[in-house]
Amino acid sequence: MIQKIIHNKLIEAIDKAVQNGDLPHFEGEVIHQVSTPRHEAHGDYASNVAMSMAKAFKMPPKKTGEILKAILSEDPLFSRIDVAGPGFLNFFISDSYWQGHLKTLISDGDNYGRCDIGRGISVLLEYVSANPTGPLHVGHGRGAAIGDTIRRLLKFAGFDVKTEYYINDAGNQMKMLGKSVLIRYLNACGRSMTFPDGLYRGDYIKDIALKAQDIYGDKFIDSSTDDSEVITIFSELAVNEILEGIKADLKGFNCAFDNWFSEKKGLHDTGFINEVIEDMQKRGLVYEKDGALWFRSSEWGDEKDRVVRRSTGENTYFAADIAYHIHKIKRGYRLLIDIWGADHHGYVPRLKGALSAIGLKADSLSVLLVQFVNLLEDGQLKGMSTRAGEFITLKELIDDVGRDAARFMFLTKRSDTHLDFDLDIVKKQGQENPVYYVQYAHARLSSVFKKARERGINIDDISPDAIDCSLLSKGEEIDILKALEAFQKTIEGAASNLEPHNISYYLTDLASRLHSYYNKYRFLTDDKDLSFARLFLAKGVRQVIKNGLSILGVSAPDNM
RNA sequence: GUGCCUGUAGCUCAACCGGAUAGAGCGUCGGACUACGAAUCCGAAGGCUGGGGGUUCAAGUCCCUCCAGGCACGCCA
Repeated sequence: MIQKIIHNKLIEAIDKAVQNGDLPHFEGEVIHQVSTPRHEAHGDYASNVAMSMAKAFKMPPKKTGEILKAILSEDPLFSRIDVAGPGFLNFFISDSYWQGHLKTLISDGDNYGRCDIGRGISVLLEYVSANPTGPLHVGHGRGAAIGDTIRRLLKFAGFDVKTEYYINDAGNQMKMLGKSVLIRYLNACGRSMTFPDGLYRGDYIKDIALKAQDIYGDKFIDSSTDDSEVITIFSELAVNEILEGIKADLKGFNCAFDNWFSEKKGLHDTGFINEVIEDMQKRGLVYEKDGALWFRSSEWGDEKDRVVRRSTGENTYFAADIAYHIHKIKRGYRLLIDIWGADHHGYVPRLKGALSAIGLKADSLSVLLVQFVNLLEDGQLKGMSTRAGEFITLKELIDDVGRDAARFMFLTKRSDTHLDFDLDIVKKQGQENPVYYVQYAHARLSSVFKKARERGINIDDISPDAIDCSLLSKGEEIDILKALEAFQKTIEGAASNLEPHNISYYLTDLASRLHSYYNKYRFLTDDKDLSFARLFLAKGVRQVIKNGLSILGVSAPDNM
């Protein structure tokens, strides 16, 4: 990557200057950044080394800059170096570097942009994990798109990633779910029942009730709505039905999961939660008060202490959550990433506190909070309450706007900002959605290659050695080559900061350069060598768009 | 009341962990198809980065303080 090359050359130049006596000996590391300036006049890259090291060198930044410039100017990598502004070193890279990089890109192909910042570290990425009490809605879709993209991104960046869905199939909500279905079932059997507040009243409950009727006939027609055994039967049926739907929806949204972890089977039935609580007792991390067991979370960064076992003897959800994360670590994962709805943000300090208390490193868990989606229709805010049954499901959304458009839409915003998803705009102006803009660039290039083949040129049959990339010397061509090189940095940045939206922005920018170029120049010209070179450039662009879209889980069509 | 997130062009959002003159898309206005796909391109207008203070060579970015919106504050899950 070019930034690293510049960095290394700068370090060498400083060493050389110190040896020459032009710069004084100094203690410590060279601290600086190689950044890309906003303005072209400031070069391709800039370093602030002369300013950040001004104290160490005991020298005005401009003077340091001139010394380093004199040394580095001999290097053919740079076509020009300026000392500018308060002391920036502005580097202008020779065209030949960019032109040469295109061949690297093409030979890397689908692997172009891969890096190894993950160094094979095992990561467990948990995402969606919506309660199995109803179908996934639009809000879950955002978490799903972000989570799955992070999965692809981290794999691309060298992490060993597994994904998991945590099924909250224990606790009070299961009773409520079972009861909701039971009442609808009794209704369907002809008994007139009132439907109490607080239960799940969506239409999908009625569908499950009909299914129950298919299976059991009127076997439970005389059941009381307080019969816990019957409620359990109905809740298990409901969870299975709902979970099947969730799995199908996620698959249809291109989201892959390696494991579906049942809270009930994995933590409760095995007694693992109790083991964890006992362990915490042994370590003196919990105490008894008012008949309940409290974790000393206030000593670990939380506002106050929290109950892990109620006076009734039941474990809290918090206890299950602690146990679950310990379970993940025990399975051998070094890094845990959770993607949560932002409404759970209050849980982050207490869960991290619990893990620290047990002796895990604080940074072994990172929680990515995804803010709510405001769904707008006819300019009106639509509610998304599962309980009230008023929501647009993820499936409906995908059927409406398409998988690619929905995913891309979710991935154009930073996850911690509120997102307005205006159905009217996405539906009506579907063709102006940025995803089409990027996909169109891909399809257009595929079309160019098809045209070229009709004229007897198959770019894949031509050896890269036969292509003279120095013919790509127009300003727009160099700019595109630079953008292609920057893909690597984009991937690294997006992966290390867990910010997949940067890839969407990058792709939109690259597509924009391509479209602009396309309208101004021709790939197929009368000059054979020039045509080859430009087709090679086109091939590079198409490859990067394809690689980028593939990380977003969006298709790269050859025609549309 | 306490804590967390957010506040950037008319709207939706960027800005590479502090860099130089804050950028895109949509929308508005005006242009470009007898040549590789007009789902495209070119141009114009649009800003005291919510207000005020501070930190330093340098602040949309860090600190303090107000203002506004969202969310969370249970022996619920």
